[in-house]
Amino acid sequence: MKPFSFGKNERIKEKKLFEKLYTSGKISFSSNKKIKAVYFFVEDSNAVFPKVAVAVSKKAGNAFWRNRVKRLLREAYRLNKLPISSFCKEKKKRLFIILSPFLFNQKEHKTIGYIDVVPGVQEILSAIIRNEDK
RNA sequence: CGAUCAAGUUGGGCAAUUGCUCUCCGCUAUAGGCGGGGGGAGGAAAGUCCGAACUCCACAGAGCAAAGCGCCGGAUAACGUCCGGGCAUUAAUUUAUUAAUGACGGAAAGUACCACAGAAAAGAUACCUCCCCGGUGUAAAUCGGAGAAAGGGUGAAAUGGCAGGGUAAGAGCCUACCGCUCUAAAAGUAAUUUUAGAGGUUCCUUUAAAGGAAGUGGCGCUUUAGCGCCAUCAAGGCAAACCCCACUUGGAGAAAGGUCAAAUAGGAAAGUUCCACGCCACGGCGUGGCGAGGCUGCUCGCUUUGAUUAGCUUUCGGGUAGACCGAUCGAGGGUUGAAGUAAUUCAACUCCCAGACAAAUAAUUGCCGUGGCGCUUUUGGCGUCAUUACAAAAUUCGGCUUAUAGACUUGAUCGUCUU
RNA sequence: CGGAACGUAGCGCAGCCCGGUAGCGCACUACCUUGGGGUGGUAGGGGUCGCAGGUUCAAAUCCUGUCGUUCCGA
Repeated sequence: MKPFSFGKNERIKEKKLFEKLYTSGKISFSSNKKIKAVYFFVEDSNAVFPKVAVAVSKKAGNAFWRNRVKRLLREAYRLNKLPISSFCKEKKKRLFIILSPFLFNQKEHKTIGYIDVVPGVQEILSAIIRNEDK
């Protein structure tokens, strides 16, 4: 596995998994309330890498803006996933995450860049590790 | 030269690293794996407003309903689109041209509506007024009768306009010009245009957009004179009110539709009910072996039992999850030539150019280009800042509509400077 | 991807079909009633009818375009 890849088997694609996450997952926010994450852990010694999805509400903006947010969130995860994947490897757990923007829409942030997103994602990923480690 | 507005064109390029997606080749050997080559958003991909392709369902034929469309001709697979022509409106000036815009058939087929004001809002009218006759009165005026609708007034709109004649006052009552209708000829495929000709009378009846008589004009018959037929100027607006006429349209949509098909439940069919042999009235019965249970510490032995509105096995059909197809080579793009005023069409050569499905085009950086500002300042060079708008395929095409930074082109308006 | 409805006063709605006056309830303001408040009564203010264009003498109403909101279909 390459260190910065983000292929199809690292994403959540099954509808049932989404339902399970939204009904029984834990929720955490970044400190500026811009980004929300829904996640839970499963004991599994075979598949060690986490699975991630990105979801944007239809009310946040138009199609162009939503696509842009999804790409930036994916990029942020891709470049910052090393600590969390190694954590999963140690604990022999499988992690599922859904990343979403929260209190973050097109009207207030018409043009957004990579820098607007990265700190929130880093913060959330480290928070997930901290909470599970306790 | 600058600013603003409107319309149109364009919607930066090359490279590196890390990633994503499709595809081809190779390796591993079947998994969303590894390596290499190649492709990878737009002018609107948007809104989903029209028209088609494609798919399934329905369908003898005709009509009605409903919806849409509407000057004429052409283009097209088709269109509410495009091109050309006509007409109308508006603007500008050159006053007959240019530009822009136009849901641009029918209001003498019928029904409805037209607030307020006004006599009257559409077959019937008369407030002020004009005029004549008669009565009263010195007169002003007023009453009764008859005529008129020119002028005033109301209104968005008042029953063709305008000028002259005419008259008691008026009136297409008469005349000229304009308008309108009809007929004929010419130009044009047609819409339409041009030219020529004709058409404005009086009276009567009557719940009345009618009818009759006379007159005038034309045509035909015929015998000078008559007979017959046709015409003899109003029709307010509104059809983006109902409607009439002409034309078009079967319905649903890729969540269309097709192929393969797990598990569970249910449906249909066949086989089987521990095995072998024998008997049989075909339901079973007997003997031996086999499995399971019981008696027992174990073996032998004895004994019970081997399920029938059911179970098991196999097959079939429908079909869910899921997978695959539909799916990207097409009314396709580019270049050149030909036809046509043009939309567009034809021919030759050439190219292959996204195909996902919780949904791929991203992040970071460099150079060039472009634009602004400053310095230097003839071409130019240097520094610095920005590289930004709108907005991302989802079956595919043809249009329409709307959104758009900067640059470029054209036009209009305003301002400044020079001549 | 396909389909439907709604935008009118601070809030909730009527008026639109069939065009001429924008109205109702709550809220708001003033006054009366009360010793004061509430209740009750009287009077009043407040609306570019989402936006733009068109038809018409006249548009919230008819037509076209556009913006926004909400809902439905696996």
